[in-house]
Amino acid sequence: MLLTLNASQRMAAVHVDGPLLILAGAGSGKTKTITTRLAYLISLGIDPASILTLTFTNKAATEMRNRAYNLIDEIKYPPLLCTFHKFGLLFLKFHINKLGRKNNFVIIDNDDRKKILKMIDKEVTTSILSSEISKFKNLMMTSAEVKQISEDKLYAKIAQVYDQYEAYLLKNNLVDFDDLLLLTYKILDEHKDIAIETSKRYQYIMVDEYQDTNELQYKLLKKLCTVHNNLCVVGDDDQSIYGWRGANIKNILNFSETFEGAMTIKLEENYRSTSEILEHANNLIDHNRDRLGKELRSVRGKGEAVKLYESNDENDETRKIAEDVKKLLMNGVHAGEIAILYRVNALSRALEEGFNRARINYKLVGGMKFYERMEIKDLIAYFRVITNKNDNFSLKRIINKPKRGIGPTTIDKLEVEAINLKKSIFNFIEEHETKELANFVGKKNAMTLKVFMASIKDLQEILENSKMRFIDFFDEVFDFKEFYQNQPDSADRIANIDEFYGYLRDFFIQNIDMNLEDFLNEISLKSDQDAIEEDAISMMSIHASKGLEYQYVFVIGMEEGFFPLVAEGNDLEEERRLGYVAFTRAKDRLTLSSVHSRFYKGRRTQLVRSRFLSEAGLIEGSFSIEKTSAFKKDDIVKHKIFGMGRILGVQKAGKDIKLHINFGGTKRDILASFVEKI
DNA sequence: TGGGTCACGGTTTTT
DNA sequence: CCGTGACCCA
Repeated sequence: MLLTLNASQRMAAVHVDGPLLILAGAGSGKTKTITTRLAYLISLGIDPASILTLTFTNKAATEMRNRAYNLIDEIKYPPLLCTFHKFGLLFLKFHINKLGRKNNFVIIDNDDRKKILKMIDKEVTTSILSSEISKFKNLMMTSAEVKQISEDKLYAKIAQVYDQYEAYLLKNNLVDFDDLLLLTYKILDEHKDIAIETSKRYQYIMVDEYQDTNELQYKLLKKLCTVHNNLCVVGDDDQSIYGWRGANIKNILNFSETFEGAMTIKLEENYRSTSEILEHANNLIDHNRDRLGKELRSVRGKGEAVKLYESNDENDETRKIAEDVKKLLMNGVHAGEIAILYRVNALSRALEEGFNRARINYKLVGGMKFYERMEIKDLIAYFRVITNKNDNFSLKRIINKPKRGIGPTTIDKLEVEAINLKKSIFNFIEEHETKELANFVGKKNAMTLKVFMASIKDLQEILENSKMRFIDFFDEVFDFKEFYQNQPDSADRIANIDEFYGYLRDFFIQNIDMNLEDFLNEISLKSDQDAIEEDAISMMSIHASKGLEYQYVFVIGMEEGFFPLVAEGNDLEEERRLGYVAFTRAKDRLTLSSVHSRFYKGRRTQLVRSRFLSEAGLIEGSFSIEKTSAFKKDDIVKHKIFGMGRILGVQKAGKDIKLHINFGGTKRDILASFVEKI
């Protein structure tokens, strides 16, 4: 199995003990190397159960598992290969009692978290609260610590909401995604014996996409390495594009210092792209300061030159690309080998319209995930209530869905009374006669609630007798599909519901001894339906394209203000890494497209070509303020009110560009976005 | 309770 | 331009 590896890949694969950093450039056979290493360790007689491989996404975990299992003979206890979060979940199912909590906790997603935050506080924007709290959790800061570090009023407020939020989670035995890692770390930190035991259990640890790890994940890995130093990480500092979400590029940059005696192996041979493409990608990334330094070499030969498109506007741009795509398809190119990438999702709109007009089949990657859809979350909430009487959170979501006339006032009353009696809402309704309930919520509501309760209990009984009958009964009892029939997008939603029912049915068939609760656990960390392979070209953000490859790649929006979207400091370096990721997705042909103007946020903006084109050595020139603005001295411009004028000077004004303009004798300072070039 | 209107703000996204 | 959230009225 080592025979198919090149020298550096093989060196990495046969490294057994001690810390190892594999710096794997784009397309350098990263997955092949670590799956081979996994198989190699097993071939040495190392217990597979003592090898742990961690990834960020389910997709990566699945792919790696498939490839690794191809290399190893059937074994009884396969090595654990999962996402960080799944690992946390497995750990907490065993150990959360150390924090005085029960292991029937419910995992909430971002949406749920926002709902809770909204309930706690309505003044501060929930998305800010959500991301700040997540940031603090990943920095392992408690609300008290947040309060301390800043005098800022907003932060005092955030700290207070954070505090209440944590209390709410605890009270309802909820766990958010961050908790899966944070609580795991906490337990390992507070209980040395468990840390040692866990570290002993996983003697060999591998981490994929190490450049994307955050502070908490780093600390967690340190704990897992308590009794050994066998940590092998794979990553590419040049592909770190998640800094904005807490990824700490220093983790990979400083790996050799933090893990003493670490060996570094660079994989610089690229099997994916032609040297034409790689050369320009290398040129571009060379402009970054914070990097370990590596240079990809193509083994494929020169290939086609990188193509540049310059268009007047987005419609023009779309037309050119659509034409190219049509030609490729006519020449027999597989649609799955073509992708169009952009920095900002909003740019897909013009593309979609154009491709619809040109009747080219496409798929939009990213966007609303299956399990985030309202109807699916409703179903999950129902199932959670059916399996767990204590899940107030889910109960509140579905108690009036389909509408039963139970409004927020009634729900509030119920909750207050239930809390008073230290009971869940479900138990409260269950244990009181209709008459008693009526004292709190009125006769009509009391009856409705009793009927609802009885239906849930019926379903619990049916579930115990026949899992297969349960699904049909469920929909019948609650008229669930019927409810969505009268809502907007009904066809889509019903199709989703059917798919979900089908998925559950399939789960029951495949796993005869598992129940509904197991199913809920299984899907709690899944975000996307395993991509249905469609024969269509792909459109997606550059972020979404990481890890993928296509023969033909188009990158649109190569303009200042779109790509790079931000043009300063560390952020610019991350933009450049994004550029590097985008370019290196292409195997055979890379086409970069820019426009003179784009319609965005309700107005048309004049644009200049991206500096990345010159940095990559594709066009002449360097960067100056005049170049970022599309306007220069002596240009004639038109203003809606002031009419025609001549530019006397160009100046930077924060994010915008200020122009000094002479309108027939009257000189004015106008922001560039308010005038048009003639 | 729900529908209708208005103001506002608008990278990137996985678990 | 277009989606979301707040607010008001029937």
